[in-house]
Amino acid sequence: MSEEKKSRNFIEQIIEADLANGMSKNDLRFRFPPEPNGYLHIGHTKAIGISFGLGEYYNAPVNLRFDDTNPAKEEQEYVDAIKQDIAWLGYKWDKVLYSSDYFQILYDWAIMLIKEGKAYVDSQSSEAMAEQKGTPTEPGVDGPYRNRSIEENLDLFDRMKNGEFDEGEHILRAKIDMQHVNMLMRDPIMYRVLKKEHHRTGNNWCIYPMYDWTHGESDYIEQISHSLCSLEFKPHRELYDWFLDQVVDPNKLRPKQREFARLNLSYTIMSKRKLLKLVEDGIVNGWDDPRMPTISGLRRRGYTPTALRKFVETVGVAKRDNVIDVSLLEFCIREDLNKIAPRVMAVLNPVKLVITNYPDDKVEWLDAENNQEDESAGFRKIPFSKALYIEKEDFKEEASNKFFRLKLGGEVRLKNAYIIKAESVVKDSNGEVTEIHCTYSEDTDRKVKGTLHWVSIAHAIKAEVREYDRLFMDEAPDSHQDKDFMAFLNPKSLNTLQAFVEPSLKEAKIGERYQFQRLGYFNVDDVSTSNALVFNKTVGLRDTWAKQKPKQNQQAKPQNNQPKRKAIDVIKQLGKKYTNLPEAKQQKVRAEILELAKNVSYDEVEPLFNTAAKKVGTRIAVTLILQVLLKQGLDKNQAITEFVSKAIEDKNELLKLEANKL
RNA sequence: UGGCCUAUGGUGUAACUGGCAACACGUUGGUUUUUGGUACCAAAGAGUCUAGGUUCGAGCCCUAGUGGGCCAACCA
Repeated sequence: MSEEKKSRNFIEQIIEADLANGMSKNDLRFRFPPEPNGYLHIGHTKAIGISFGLGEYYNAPVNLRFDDTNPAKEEQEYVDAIKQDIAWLGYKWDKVLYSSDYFQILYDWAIMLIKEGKAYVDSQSSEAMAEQKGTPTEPGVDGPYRNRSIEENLDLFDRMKNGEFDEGEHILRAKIDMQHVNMLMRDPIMYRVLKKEHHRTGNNWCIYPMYDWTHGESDYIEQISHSLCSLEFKPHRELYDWFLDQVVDPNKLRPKQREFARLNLSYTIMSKRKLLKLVEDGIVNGWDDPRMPTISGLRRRGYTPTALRKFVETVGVAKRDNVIDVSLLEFCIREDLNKIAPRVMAVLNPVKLVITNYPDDKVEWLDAENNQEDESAGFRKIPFSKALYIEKEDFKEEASNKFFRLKLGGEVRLKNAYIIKAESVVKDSNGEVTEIHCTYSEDTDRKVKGTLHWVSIAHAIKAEVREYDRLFMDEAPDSHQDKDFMAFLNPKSLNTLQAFVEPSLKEAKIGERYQFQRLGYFNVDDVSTSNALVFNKTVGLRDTWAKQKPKQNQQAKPQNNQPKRKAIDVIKQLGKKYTNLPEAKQQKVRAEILELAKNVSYDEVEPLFNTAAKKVGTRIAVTLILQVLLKQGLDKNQAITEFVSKAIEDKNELLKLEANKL
């Protein structure tokens, strides 16, 4: 495998190191372990991309494991949705597994731990146990049941399992160390009594294992080589390893947990709990509302698997907290859609345009290219007639010559059709333009500045178009400790329009994606029917005109015509690297510094006399500046003399050399 | 009065493991264009949180500090 030298992220480097240390490639195995308590969101896409991506790269199996140890929150609906989302993204899992598959062996191992004196039944209230647990800065203390006999523990645990106790009466905990610096190691709970029906095991069990006891052991059972999760699980790693120590057969593979930073997207939230609240409060219309950052929401919005995969690949993998700008996501979807989406014409905010010199009853069916990015896409026919709709925004009675669209007396091209000239307008009693009267010319070869999209009124189809804006007004809505994320909701995140689309869209099918020319990318929504078309706006086109517009009104921004950097700063920068450069370049830089030094004052250099001894480069630069300044007639004061004499005694030859010139 | 993680242009990620800080997005110009799209070209923008240290040489190693994050659910 001689790929191009792509830089590898730290997880890939760990795997490469393991392989180099003798791990067989055949032992590589990964897993994606969602809890089926909600829908997957774009943050999960990163986790999915990492584990499944590794699987694809190394041709290693990846299990889809549902971490279903809490029957109170989990449902089959979520299992199905999660499978659908991963499959839609185009990833293939090896096996679908469930933590609940391992309830029996986990139970057997728990008995073993009790017998070894490494687990015990605690019978206190959760409050009492919390109290004994201490805090991050204070150690915990042992509880009264910590030294129960093995026989008693066995008996109690058996009766817990048999349903003899109510929830909260007893729990099983590992016996580790109540004084441990890591709070997770202070006798963590392994089992609790939960008299709830489980979506898969029904009522077979009334004790359920906790996450920590389950996760590592499940990885071990499945022989997962690298168990990758997000950073907040880092403190769990110690416990993960402790539990593994209790059961691992040294002849079998021992899983490794490694953690990466989760994905955050600006202007949205990434917490299942909070997303659930948006759904439950009716802020959005379900988990797949096109404004939701869920995979199903993005799918319904018109995003493609290609774009999402490209996105998480571009975002990279590291260990520092991050907030990724939505503009990157938008770039990814535009990039994909630009290549694959057929172009069509639709008018969202119509104004009537009449071509006065076009015959009343004439209709021409003109050829229109489907996608200039894709030659195989071919052409379609679109009807042209005397009365058209164009966008209100595309006409102004008067405008500067930076306005490339239609204005009175001005000419513009109608896409796929003729060049027209605006002659007059008809207005209503409010002064609103209701009709624009134009003349057309059949000479289409001329160059005109603007091109407008349009539809023929007689042939256009009405369609509902839903435009979406960000759900939150704040860049990081859930990062404020004093304000609830709900306070940042954008009241105008949904805008519904009655639009007119060209007749070729009559047969548009649910999910199909189009570019409405000059407007953006749209797809056919799930609720759309051939009688009542509904489109979602996936994302707008890049719009450099929209960016300019506000500038015209606002007083010219204080353009960041940043002053040229001060000479001294440039010198400092050059100096820093000085000793590091090859000789030829050093000469060049030296000359540069000497030149720049002419614009430096003594007051600017003086503070640099204190530069740390180690920063030889900077001190050389200072020496060079002094050479220039002295030549310009600066008097040698005491500070200079001191600096120079120190420099002459320095062990760095270059510095000595320059200093001696003074 | 703790432990762990982390710190590189506006954002995200790199830097062949110590040798002239790169790529993508974004931004700004320009060329092309029957989409103010796309494509192409170019530019600006960080000297790597601070202070020391090791080294001929540090973004990378060491020490201390500072900032940010995580850790006290019978959640995962």
